Amino acid sequence: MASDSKPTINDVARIAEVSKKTVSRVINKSPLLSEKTRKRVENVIADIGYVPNPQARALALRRNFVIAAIHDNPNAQFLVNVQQGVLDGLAGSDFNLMVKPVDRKSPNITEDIRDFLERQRPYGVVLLPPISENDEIARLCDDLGCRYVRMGSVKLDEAEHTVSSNDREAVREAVSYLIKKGHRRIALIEGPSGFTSPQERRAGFEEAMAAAGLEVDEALVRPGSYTFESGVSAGQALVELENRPTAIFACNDEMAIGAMIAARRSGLLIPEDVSIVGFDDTPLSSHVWPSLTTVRWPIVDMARTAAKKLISPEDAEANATWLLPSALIERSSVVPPTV
Amino acid sequence: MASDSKPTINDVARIAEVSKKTVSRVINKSPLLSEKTRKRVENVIADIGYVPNPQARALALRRNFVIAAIHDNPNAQFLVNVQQGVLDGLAGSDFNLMVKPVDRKSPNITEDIRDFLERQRPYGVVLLPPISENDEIARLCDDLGCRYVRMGSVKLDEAEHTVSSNDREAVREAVSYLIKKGHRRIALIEGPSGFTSPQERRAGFEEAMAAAGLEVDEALVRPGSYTFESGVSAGQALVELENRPTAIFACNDEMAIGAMIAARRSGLLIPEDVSIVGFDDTPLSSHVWPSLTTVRWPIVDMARTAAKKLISPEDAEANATWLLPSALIERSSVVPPTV
DNA sequence: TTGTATGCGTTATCAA
DNA sequence: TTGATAACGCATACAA
Repeated sequence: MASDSKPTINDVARIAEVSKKTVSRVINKSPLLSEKTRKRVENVIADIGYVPNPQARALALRRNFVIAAIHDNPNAQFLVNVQQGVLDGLAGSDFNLMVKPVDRKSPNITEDIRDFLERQRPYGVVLLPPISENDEIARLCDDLGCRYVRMGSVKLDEAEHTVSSNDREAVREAVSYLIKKGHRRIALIEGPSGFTSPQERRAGFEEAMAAAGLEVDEALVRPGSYTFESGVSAGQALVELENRPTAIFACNDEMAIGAMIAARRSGLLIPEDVSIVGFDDTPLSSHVWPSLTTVRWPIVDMARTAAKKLISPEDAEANATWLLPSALIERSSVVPPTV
Repeated sequence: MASDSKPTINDVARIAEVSKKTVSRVINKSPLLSEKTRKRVENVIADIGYVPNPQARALALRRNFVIAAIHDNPNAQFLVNVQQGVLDGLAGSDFNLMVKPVDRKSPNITEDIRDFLERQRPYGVVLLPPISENDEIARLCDDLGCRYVRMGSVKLDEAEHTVSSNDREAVREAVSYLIKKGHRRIALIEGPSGFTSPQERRAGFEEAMAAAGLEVDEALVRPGSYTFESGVSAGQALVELENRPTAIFACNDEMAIGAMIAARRSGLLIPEDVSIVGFDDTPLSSHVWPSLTTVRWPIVDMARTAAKKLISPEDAEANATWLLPSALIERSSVVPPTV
């Protein structure tokens, strides 16, 4: 019996009177083993409570059982959804999840990530938006021999390295829904510039308007930064307009709720005076009053798929599917215009 | 130059014409080394881009550079705050953060955690509430030789293994504040039973009432489960009372905001008709309208302290401090009663 | 100040 | 079907 430290493969081998390699074969379920020895070894393993040392395994196999999520995204619900999705995808495997936040504003983001990758050597990483849009970082992963999958709102890479939603189409659908309800003066609160998802969402907005033969009134397009506060400002500016919009599409839920608050502060009723649609389907959207009609972003599914791509590269199906569908969730923040 | 795999300590030793051990000394900043050899080795390291293999290090040192956060808490903002705090505490070290959610309702939670601990062998774990209150799991960590720190609302363990807030005192202060504003009929929306934090918060409520010579009216005490929905139900029940309260203290922000919504649905104005106080100081609390007066729970600080305890057991100061202060954040949801 | 030999716990090679 | 022996890449004890 070992003194006080954990039993090792040697202990098992000695007690079972076989070689280390045979024990190793049992652990790794090698097919070429007599049933008798297997049983004997398995009994010893159970007896002394042997568990293979993961660090030694990692060294010998030259691979870790760690998947890392790298992000520069401050949104809590988004992060937790991604984590849940990745863990779902990892369930049943030996892999675990590591989280690595990086500072978007830092000039040496790339060096920071390189450091992390070299120091930790995860088996694979999933890159969360918006940092997933950074090609340099994807190349870095490649150079370091680290598998990666990029999450985004468009196809950012080869199918093997991509999971994405189709934000443009989803927004087109949402805005068409507003138009079908009778809205003509529809405002847009944009996301931060420089990233893909806001661009795609704006494009979807424009496509829906164009398809209905409606002009996009630039006075009704306001900048935003995906934050609640920016939604308040944009919303306030919009409702103070002489010819104010009858509906607002905000590029995410936080801003939509900000706009809701701003409208109410100005004495407007929602949805009677202004209809509002968001994007994300965060829990918050069903918690506000009135509950928010929004686009469900399939973030958990995306993350699950990403994880599966990383750990089972032989799974052709997982590697082929890179697009996950969005859906419009109808709640109570939209009614036909009353004016 | 190595073929295509990463350079190892052997490559460095060969090129620098020293022994492996000397390279090892350079890496680990051993003081007994001639400046000349150190420089030479450092140059080679920089030249060929050598980075020590973390798995080999882990094996030789018999310790991983991984800290795990184990939780059964579904609240996104809470989780992200803890993660941020832990990462803060880990900053500058070689440690990284792994996340391990477990299913509270699962009967074999202990086995699940044991599996994780044995398979991953993290250097240490921080146990998040409410699972941190489970003594069996703390003992399990001990048995497996894994350092641990438990986060909670009271001192759950020896100082070395604890970081905690003082919920009771914080709530006492918050409710005293309501009393000082002139409120007498103060309602309480409780948290889920069976956990410590709701118990402590309720105790704080009762202490404040008692200190002011006020009776606790059981009709004004409503159960809740820390969810938005439970806040709505409780709030609704309270405002429909014939003799409704002039103020509500909810054991967390989500329920406070639920109660706010419920009150408004019943046509009441906030804070004019009902003052509301929450607990947590989530971002949400400053985003609702009116903004929510609440108790700031020092969760980031707690997590940072927990991480420091884990990775620097020699740091006497970190190990001694186990209590982090809360603070009342005054916003707009409280005014003196108008009735 | 530096080097040699050995250990850490596993898997891989190749022969038996 | 099994086993002896050598990796894997780094650290430590003990010499020199």
